[in-house]
Amino acid sequence: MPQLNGGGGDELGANDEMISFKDEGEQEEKISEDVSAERDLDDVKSSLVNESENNSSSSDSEQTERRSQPRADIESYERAREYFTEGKSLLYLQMKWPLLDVPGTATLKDSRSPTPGHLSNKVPVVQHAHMHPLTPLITYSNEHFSPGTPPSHLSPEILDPKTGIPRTPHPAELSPYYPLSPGGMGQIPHPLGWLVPQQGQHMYPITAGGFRHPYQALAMNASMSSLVSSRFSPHMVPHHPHSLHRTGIPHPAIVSPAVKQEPNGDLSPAAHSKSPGPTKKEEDKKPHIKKPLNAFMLYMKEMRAKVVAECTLKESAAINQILGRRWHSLSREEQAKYYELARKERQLHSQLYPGWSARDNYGKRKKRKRDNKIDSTPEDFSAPNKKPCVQYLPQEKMIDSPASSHSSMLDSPATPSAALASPAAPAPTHSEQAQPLSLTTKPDRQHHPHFSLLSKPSPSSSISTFSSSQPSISRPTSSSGSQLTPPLLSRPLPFASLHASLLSPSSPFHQAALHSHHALFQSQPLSLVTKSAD
DNA sequence: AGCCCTTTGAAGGTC
DNA sequence: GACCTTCAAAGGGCT
Repeated sequence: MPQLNGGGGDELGANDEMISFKDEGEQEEKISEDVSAERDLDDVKSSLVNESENNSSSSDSEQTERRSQPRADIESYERAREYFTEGKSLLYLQMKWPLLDVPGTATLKDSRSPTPGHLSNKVPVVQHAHMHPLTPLITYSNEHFSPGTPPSHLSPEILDPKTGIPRTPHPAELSPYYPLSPGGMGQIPHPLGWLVPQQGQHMYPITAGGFRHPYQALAMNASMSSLVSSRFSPHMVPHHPHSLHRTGIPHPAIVSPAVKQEPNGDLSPAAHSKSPGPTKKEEDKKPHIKKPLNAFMLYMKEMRAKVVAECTLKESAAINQILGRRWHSLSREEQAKYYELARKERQLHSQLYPGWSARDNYGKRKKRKRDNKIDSTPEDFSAPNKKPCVQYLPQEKMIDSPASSHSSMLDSPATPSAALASPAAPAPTHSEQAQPLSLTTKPDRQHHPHFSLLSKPSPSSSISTFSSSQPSISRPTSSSGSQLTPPLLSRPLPFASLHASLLSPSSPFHQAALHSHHALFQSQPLSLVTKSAD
C-alpha cells in the first residue's frame, strides 16, 4: 500500500485506503489518482494560503466585520462542514450548492437533496468510488504534515473567548501532534481546503461580488475569489439574500433558523453569552450551536451509509455498534485522519464561536433516562424484530453485493500498528495528551473478558480486544460511566445481521479468535458481546 | 412529536 | 486527577 508520506513518519498523509473497500489493485490505482489530484490541490492551496496570509494582516478590521456577521460565518461553516463530513456530497454538490439561497440547515439539506430520500446521506447513496469525502481536508502529503512547529505566521488566529482579541492558539488548540507545515493545510481551519476540493473542482459557490471567507484572518483574497469563481459560470453564482453569507455557506453547527433560531437575531454565541441577563424567552431563541463532531462522529457520518448499504440494518443503534467495532479496528493512521479532522473541526468551531461552550447546549436535549437502563432486564432473545443483514449471513455468498465482492466491504482494514507512535494523534486534549490516540477500547472494569450469556464483555473484551495489537486504553471518561451499568440493550439488536465480518477486524488472529466464538456470536444477541459486564 | 437506543470523543463540572 | 454528565449523528423503534 503506497503511502504518501515519504519517510517522515506516519504522518497524516496517508491515503484513504480505509475508505476504499476495493481490492488492493484498485486501491493502488485509486491512491495513485488521489496523489495526483492532491498535487494539483497542493499547488492551488499553496497559493491560496499565501494569499490568505497576506490578508491576515488586515484581520483586525475584518474581524470586527466578522463579528457583525455571525450568521454569515455560521452559514459558511455549516456548508463547509456539511461538505467535508458527508460523503454524499461530491456528486451533486457543485450543481446544487451554487443555487442554494436558503439559510437553514434543513433547507439546505433539502436543497441538496431534491429527493431527500434519494440523495440524503441517510440512504445508502452510491458514493464516489474514487473520492474520499474527507479528502478535501485530508490532503496530507508529507510536505503538508511534516512534523515540526508550524511557522508562527501560519498559526491560526483564535479569538480569545473573553476578550475577543486574537490570540496565539493554545497548545491544546494547536496540537503538537498535528504539526502544521507551511503551504499546505498549515492553517488547519483554513477553509480553502474545503473550497478547493478534489481535482480542482470547487465545491463552494462563490459570489460574483467576491468570496468572503468565514475567517477574516484566513480570508480569501480577490485573486482566489476569481480563481474559484471562474469555475462557475455566472448563472451558477447565486445572489445571496441578506440573510445568507456571501459565500452562501450555512453553518452545520446551527440548527435551522426556522426551527430554533431567532429570525433576525444575532446568532453569535459570543453575543449571547455577553448579553447581560438574557431572559428565558431570549434563551429559547438562542440558536443551537451544535458541538463540533469528534473523530468518531466524523467517521460514523462517513461510513454509516456504507454499512447501511451492506446491511439491511437500519437501526442506528445497531449500525453504530458496527461502526464502533470498525473504529477500533482502524489503524492508528486511519484513526488519526479522523482525529485530525475533528481537531480541525473544533478549531474552526472555536474560531467561529469564541464564546461558545459545550455547556451551552446542556439541556438542549432532554436528559436521558438512564435510570431505566439500570432496571432493564435482559432482552428477549427471541424477539422477532430481527433484521437479517443478508449480505453477511454466514452462508450467504456476498457476491451479490458489488461492494462485497472482493471481501466484506465492512471488513476492517485490520492493520493494527501497535508500535506506531503516530504524530497524527488526536489533539492533546485531556487524557489524550498522555495517550495521543486514545484508542478508546472500553475498559472492561472488573470482569475479564469472557463471553457469557449473562455478562457483557466489553468491546475490548470481546471483539475489539482481538485487535489489540493496539494498546487498549481505558476511556478516561465515561460517558460510559452510566452506560456501563446496564449490561444489555433494552432492545435486542438483530445480531443475525451482525456477522463477525461486520464487527471484527480481519487479521488472522482476529479471525481465529472469532472463529472460536463464532457459534456464540451467531446465537447471541449483539448486546451480549458488545457491552462490558459490570 | 419526541424520546430511546447505540457508538466514541470532547468538554465541562464535581469531588 | 479521577469520575461523571451531556452532547454531537443517525434513524428505526417506541410511547
